[in-house]
Amino acid sequence: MPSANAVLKNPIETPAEPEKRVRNRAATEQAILDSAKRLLAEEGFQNFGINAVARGAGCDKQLIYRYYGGLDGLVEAIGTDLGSWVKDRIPDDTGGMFLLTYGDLMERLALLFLDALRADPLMRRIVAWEVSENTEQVRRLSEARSKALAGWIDRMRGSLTPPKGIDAVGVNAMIFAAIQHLVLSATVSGQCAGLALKTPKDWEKAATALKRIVRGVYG
Amino acid sequence: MPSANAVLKNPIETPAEPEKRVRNRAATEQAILDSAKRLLAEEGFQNFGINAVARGAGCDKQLIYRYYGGLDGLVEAIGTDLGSWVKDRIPDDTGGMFLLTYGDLMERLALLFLDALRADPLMRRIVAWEVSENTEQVRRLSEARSKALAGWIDRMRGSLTPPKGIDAVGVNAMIFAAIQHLVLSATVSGQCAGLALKTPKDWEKAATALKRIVRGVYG
DNA sequence: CCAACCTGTCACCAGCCGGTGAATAACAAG
DNA sequence: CTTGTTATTCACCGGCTGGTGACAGGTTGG
Repeated sequence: MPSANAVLKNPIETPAEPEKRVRNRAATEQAILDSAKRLLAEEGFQNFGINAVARGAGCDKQLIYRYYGGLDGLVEAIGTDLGSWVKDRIPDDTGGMFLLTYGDLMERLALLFLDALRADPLMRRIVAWEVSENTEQVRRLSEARSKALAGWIDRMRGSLTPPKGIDAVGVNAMIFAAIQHLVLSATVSGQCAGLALKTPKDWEKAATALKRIVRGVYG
Repeated sequence: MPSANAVLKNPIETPAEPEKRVRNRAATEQAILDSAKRLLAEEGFQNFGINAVARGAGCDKQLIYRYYGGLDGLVEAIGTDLGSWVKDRIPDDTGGMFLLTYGDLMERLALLFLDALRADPLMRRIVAWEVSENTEQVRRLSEARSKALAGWIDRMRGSLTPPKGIDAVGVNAMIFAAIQHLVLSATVSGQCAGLALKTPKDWEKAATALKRIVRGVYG
């Protein structure tokens, strides 16, 4: 029965034209990286795996091992991108405002960060990942993210210094923590601790509350 | 070869005494529920599944289907427990303090919640789960949690009302969001946005910052 | 004693996962 | 045309997952 094999190989009908995939390593690497970012942003870290990334990139998973040394390397590559990612998404200037006081600065930083996080699914997923798992993968990603963020804040800070007698590190950690959890919770459930977060108006109220908190501390 | 079967059934040696498992449905149900809570608290929601729970409970997974109707029902049972869970872990009284102002109240609530969350791995995992996934399971769990929490706050509030002109819902959402993210981040990485959160002294600083924020808004 | 019921166990399924060794197809140089 | 290199795919493995049907073993009631 030599014909049986042939049937398995190609079941008559249209020759199927296997898409004439070009041989281009750089493009493939990019496709893999894009697939990984897209998958992570859209589906979250739960179903994030070698097989899914390969499927999304339309190539064999073997290539991920070859080009990135496995999922870990791929995640690291995502982390490397994160620096520029932040720079692209959050304005680096003062937006034409004069930031006279530390309070002015922190209010602006808080609002910018809030909007940036709301607009960036990938970053949100990474933040959620960070508080859910403690693997080497996540730790590296987390480090890259916090570094990028710290750099941004430092660039914006200029020569402004916090008021004396206030533990700015502690207070700012609280403020950024609040923003992150607020946005994550809103993304998942449309609300946070009883505060609705769906309409633009809802978000205005949140922004107002945020400003109130910043100003309450820094004046 | 009828002996081969017998060998597979019992390889001679000690009769092994299969532990004389008692037949007690109530106890088994409890064992399953305990296993589920323990597993969720210790391992997180990532590896939380029927097989793992059954292994932890030392029984067959079939019983989880029988008694709880599957994982969903089991999660729901955890949620049902959550009300009493909260009551057991967070003091319901004022701790002998007189809460004169709304600011007094919120400061106390914030600090109590911070400590309670720090001390409760299960609750932390649930919070992390809430911001990571949006399935029916998690939604129900989340609802149970927020209800228990809202009830607690309401009991503590008594007749105190927030100052006029302040959106207490918004501000409080921020405060509780900050606490939750701070504790989650600390649990995973020992820090949050550059603020170290390991030693008791670190946590004192965090508490001070938290108080400063609350007082900044509510006086 | 037998029958019905309840608790618990076991064996098995299909499906997906991460991971690996070998084959294949396109291209470049000789 | 041949040879070698590189990009890409394929076939397969063991292991784990959720899910189900059949069966064994006590317990109860007639």
